Amino acid sequence: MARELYLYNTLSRKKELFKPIHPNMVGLYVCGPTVYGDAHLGHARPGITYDVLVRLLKHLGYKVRYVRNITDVGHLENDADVGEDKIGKKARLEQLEPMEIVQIYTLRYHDAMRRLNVASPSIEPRASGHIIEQIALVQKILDAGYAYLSNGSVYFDVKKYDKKYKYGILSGRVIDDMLANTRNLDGQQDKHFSYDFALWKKASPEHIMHWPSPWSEGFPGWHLECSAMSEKYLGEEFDIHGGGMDLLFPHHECELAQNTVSRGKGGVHYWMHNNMITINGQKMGKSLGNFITLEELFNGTHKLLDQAYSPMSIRFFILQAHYRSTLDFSNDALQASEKGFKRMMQAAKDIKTIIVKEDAPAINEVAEIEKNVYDALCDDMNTPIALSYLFDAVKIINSVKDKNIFINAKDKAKLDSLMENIVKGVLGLVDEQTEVGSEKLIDGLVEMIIDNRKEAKANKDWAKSDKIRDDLKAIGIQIKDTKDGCEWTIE
RNA sequence: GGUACCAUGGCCGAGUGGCUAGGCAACGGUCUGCAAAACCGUCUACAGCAGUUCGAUUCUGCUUGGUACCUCCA
Repeated sequence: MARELYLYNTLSRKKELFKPIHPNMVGLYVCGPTVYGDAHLGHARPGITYDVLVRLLKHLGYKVRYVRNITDVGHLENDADVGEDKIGKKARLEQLEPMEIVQIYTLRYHDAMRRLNVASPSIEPRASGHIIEQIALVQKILDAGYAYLSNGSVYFDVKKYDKKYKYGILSGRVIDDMLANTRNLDGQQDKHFSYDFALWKKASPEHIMHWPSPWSEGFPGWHLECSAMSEKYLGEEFDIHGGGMDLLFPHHECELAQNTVSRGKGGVHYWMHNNMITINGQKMGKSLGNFITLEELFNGTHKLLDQAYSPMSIRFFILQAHYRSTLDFSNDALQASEKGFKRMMQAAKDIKTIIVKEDAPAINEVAEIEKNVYDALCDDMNTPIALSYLFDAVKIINSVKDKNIFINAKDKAKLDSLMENIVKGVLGLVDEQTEVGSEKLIDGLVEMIIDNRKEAKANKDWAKSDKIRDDLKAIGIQIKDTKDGCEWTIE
């Protein structure tokens, strides 16, 4: 690889030089959603973060296998491995088959991700489709002696594991500290130790989703699916495992423990965690009831929203913060992002048509911008820094357009490549207006109307020319009179 | 209570032991019939207190405030 990529590894708590296991190939596993409700703004963050990672890796020349799962079973409603299955509960409430719930919300999740320009993963496995693999994994852990059977359920023996391997190395926890603060939770009578976690749960009579197993009619524990599916599709050892910071403990810690016992090693080289989106400084989450769904954002229908925000504005908003920082939601911040995004897109469009001057001297800044953008992206995906340099490029493009400075073909090509390969390619920021199929028709109509206005202007009929401009504005078309004629954009 | 993390200008957000991002907003100017956009310029912040240092927003300690995880959550 020509460029060195550094990634922050949660396991070492440091930025590390990324070295793939197989040259030029990257295996990436990311924890996807539990599909029992609509995706909210919080879900957009890992979606976009790891999408940019995949795009960046590909841009750097790697072949990437990106596995992002759909959790459709085993994720319980309550604490301590008791309570209803999230999917099962929703199914009961809505009087649908669990798989209908899964289907509905999976499709809606896909649709939201598509609108955010998040590319589909290479493989999107479902937990319910890998019951056999999970049962095999439970057996393996039992055979290794790190699990026990209790009343039809199988639990991971955290104490025994801790003695040999140390439980808590990923999340930075010490088991003795945790012990001192163990709370009394209900429904733990089957466990030997409160931090033991379920690998297989015997289904209670009201539990809808269950499968036969050597131990009981039941269902797999939540942490199991990621271990089983990552191994199936990426092998015993793979490069990167990503997910939200809230999954660090217990989910990823348990996953690591399962891997260590069944594979003889943690299996993951780089653990990456995106931070949370907050609202009024507080984490946006389902349990807190302070979340805004992506659909509501796109429509502007939530009571906290002043207006609708386009998917790309949201993408830009998320990219303007580093993925490991919390990001606070507010209308002001989103509106700022919307404007910044539009400015960036306008420049990406304008670079195509700006006039070159062959004998113009090279603009030194162009090469610097290019270098700085790559450096930022390769420094643990510092998208805010990359964007700040890209705005320097925007400034140059606008200056050339205003004929304040001149540009030669070589510099223009560099800027064009930045806009094309980085802004659109890696950051995935694309113009949204082109979604309309009848683009040509609109173009033609607007041109006609503008011709009319031109005539009015020639006759100094300002009233008419202003009316045309105002009327167009009212339907969302903004006119701009420039030295070279009239331009227009759809708002 | 335990373990982490954070506190940056009107807002959002990077980053650094000295050269002090960027976006949005605001103000002044250029352009324009008027707008809009763009361009030029202005606005110089790093919670408080002590310490280390020639020098700290950046390191250390303390104080205050906040957040996350410890139970489901992206």
